[in-house]
Amino acid sequence: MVTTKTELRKQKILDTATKVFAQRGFQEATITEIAKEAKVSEASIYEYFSTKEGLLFSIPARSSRELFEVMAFHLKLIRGAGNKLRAIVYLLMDSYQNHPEFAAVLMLFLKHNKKFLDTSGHHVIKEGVRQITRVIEEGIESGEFRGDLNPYLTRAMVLGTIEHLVTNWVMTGHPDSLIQFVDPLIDSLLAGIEQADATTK
Amino acid sequence: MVTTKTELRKQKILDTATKVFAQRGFQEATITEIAKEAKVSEASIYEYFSTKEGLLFSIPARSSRELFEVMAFHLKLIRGAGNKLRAIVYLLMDSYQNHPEFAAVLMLFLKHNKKFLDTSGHHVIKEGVRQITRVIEEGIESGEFRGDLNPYLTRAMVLGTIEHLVTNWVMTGHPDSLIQFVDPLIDSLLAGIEQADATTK
Amino acid sequence: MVTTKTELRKQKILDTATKVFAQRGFQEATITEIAKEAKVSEASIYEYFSTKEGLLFSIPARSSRELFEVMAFHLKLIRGAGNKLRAIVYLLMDSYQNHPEFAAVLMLFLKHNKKFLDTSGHHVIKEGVRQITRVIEEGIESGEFRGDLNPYLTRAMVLGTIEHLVTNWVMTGHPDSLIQFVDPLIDSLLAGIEQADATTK
Amino acid sequence: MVTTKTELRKQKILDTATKVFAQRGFQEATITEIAKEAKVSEASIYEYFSTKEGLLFSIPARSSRELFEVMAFHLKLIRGAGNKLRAIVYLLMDSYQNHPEFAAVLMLFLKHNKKFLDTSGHHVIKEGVRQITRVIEEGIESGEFRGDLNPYLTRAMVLGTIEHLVTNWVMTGHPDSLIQFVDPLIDSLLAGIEQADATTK
DNA sequence: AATGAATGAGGCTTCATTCAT
DNA sequence: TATGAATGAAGCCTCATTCAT
Repeated sequence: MVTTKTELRKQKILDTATKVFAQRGFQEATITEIAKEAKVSEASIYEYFSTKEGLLFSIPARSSRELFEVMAFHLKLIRGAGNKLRAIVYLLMDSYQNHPEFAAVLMLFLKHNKKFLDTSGHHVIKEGVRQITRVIEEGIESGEFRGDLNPYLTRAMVLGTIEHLVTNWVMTGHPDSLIQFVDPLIDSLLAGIEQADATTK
Repeated sequence: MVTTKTELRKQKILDTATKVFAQRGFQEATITEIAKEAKVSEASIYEYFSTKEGLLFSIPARSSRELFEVMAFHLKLIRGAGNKLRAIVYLLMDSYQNHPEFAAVLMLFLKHNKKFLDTSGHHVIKEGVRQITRVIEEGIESGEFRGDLNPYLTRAMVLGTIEHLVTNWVMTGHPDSLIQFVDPLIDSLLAGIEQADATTK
Repeated sequence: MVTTKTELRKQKILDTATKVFAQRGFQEATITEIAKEAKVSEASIYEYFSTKEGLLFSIPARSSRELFEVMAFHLKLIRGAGNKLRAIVYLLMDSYQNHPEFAAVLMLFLKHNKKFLDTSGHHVIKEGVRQITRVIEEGIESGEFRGDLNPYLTRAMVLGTIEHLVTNWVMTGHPDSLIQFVDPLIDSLLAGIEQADATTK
Repeated sequence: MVTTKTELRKQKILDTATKVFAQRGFQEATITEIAKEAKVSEASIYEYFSTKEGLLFSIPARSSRELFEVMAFHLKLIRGAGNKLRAIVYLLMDSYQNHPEFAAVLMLFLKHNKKFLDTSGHHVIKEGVRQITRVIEEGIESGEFRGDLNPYLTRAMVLGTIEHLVTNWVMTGHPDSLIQFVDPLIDSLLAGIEQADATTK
């Protein structure tokens, strides 16, 4: 992990942008504002990022990659699709909880943005999401999950619920903990998708 | 249902705005464009709506009220929390499927907008969502649903999954049917939240 | 003095306009505002006045004519240019004091407006001002005033001082009486400000 | 007197604005027009001035400060309140005569503008006017002026007359000299307009 | 004679972005 | 590489004014 001076400047800009976007909204935030807060000239921002939107789209790449690397690592250690799913939910919720500004940018300005779909930042996320799909498919194949499950739909349940909870959480100024939802959420999810006669985790 | 000339004009503007916002995005769309498409002067738009954002926020009021009225009507006719939940999911998905542009505006530009929260349009939606909560609480009280369910979390599962599916659907240009997901979705949901020994719906 | 219904409407509009212009400023005031306050439709205002500026320019005609008629009447009764000048100053100040909103419109929006110069309303004022010039010229001819006086300049002193005082008065929300200045003002005008026995300037 | 490039640009804009406002009127003038004439982009104007009205209000600061500095300097050199008053009148009239466009902006668009009162530009003027008051008070104290003079009223006579003359001058396209009025004006102010031996009213 | 509803016309203002240094 | 200064481009919005009723 080489961190040249340049690399540090870039990351400083990204972090500041995350913060400013989260606080003020993407449209409402201005480059001037970000530059001032990051103690960098406006022109410097354009040294690193092609446009304001490009800056926004660059925000998730790094944290997402790191998150999904950790996720991949954990999934290797865990046995059982149910347990893996619990780990996934936990890791995601924990990550959002610890990076509320990043969560806000992701939930409020990136998901729902069609242009983001064609972005390398989105590619990283898609890759990560594939891990979830794979766990679900494994669960179905192994018989741990119901055989008639639609993997896409099941993943939608997992991600949709998380997104809904996190979005509410960031929009209301995150008054209470996200983590508290992990266990009951997993319970409901698994009860719904596991084989009725499964001996369970 | 009195529909004065004025009322018709207003609705025409709302419908056009929905369409233009859905196609071009809120920021990208211009008042000029909407005015031209609605065959109305720009100034006329401002006769009815105070600002471009005000116009956006006025879009859901009517359709949402109608949808939730229909929902309330149906829920009265149906017995059983599980069956009611199926009706809810069906009505929502069916409505989005039949009004893809409205669905797009709602999913991409309204939910996730903090300012929308203070809006009368959002109030209508909040009222409607309360119906869902009530059904879940009824199910828990009647013993049809598991007693340890968290109603907020359960509602988050229902709405989150729907939102996720609909958002994907509008962002990808809605290639296939939404309705197809209703039954498997309800199956998974109910299997997860119903009492294990419930004799079923 | 025929006052048809129409004439009453017109006067109502003029009075309301005077009030609104005085309170909010000419540019800041809107026709809508005046119409609402006068309990008249916007279109009705345009029945009587060609434009917003035309409305403004129509304000002084009547009151000015009345004021200068009174002035002419009084001047006939009074002997001596000095006494006449006192009457003039008194009448003007008294009139402004009793019609502060009219005074505001006159001082803030009419004088200093080049377009107003070509107006019949301004014509009335010009006629009235001529009376003042005539009194000054009479005073010079009769030997009551200094023979080397420049009548234009002298009139400028009288009017300029009054305008300055009234302008200050309307701009500060007219806290105190205008009339108090009449006597000292006349004294200074007639006698000058230096000590009679001063050996020099 | 440091004059950076930026400072020059700013002054260029102010000078152009003065000219354009004087020729076309404040409302009638457009930012586009000023920008074009000053060979500067519209956006550049907003780099230096927050709003069109802010631009207007910024016009008098510098020239007024300079004028009042010169005035203060002269007043120190001159003995006698009467002579000082003559100097004041001369300096003001001379300054307006030499800067007719500035005079127009000041007389037609700034004095009489309530919002201008809260401005730093107006503050400078208020400070300057205080010098005049002081001279009058000195004259009274020293016995050179009548002991019963009201200083505020006397100042109003001086300023009011000047303002009236200058306003007329700018509104009529300044056909003739302003300076010609200085001596007779001062004479009348100091000596009054009645014959010294008049038997009086 | 009176009006409510509709609009034409255009100005101010804002930023993302660039460029000369 | 870094920046302060400059601007191009365009959109929102406001009203005075008109017109059909």
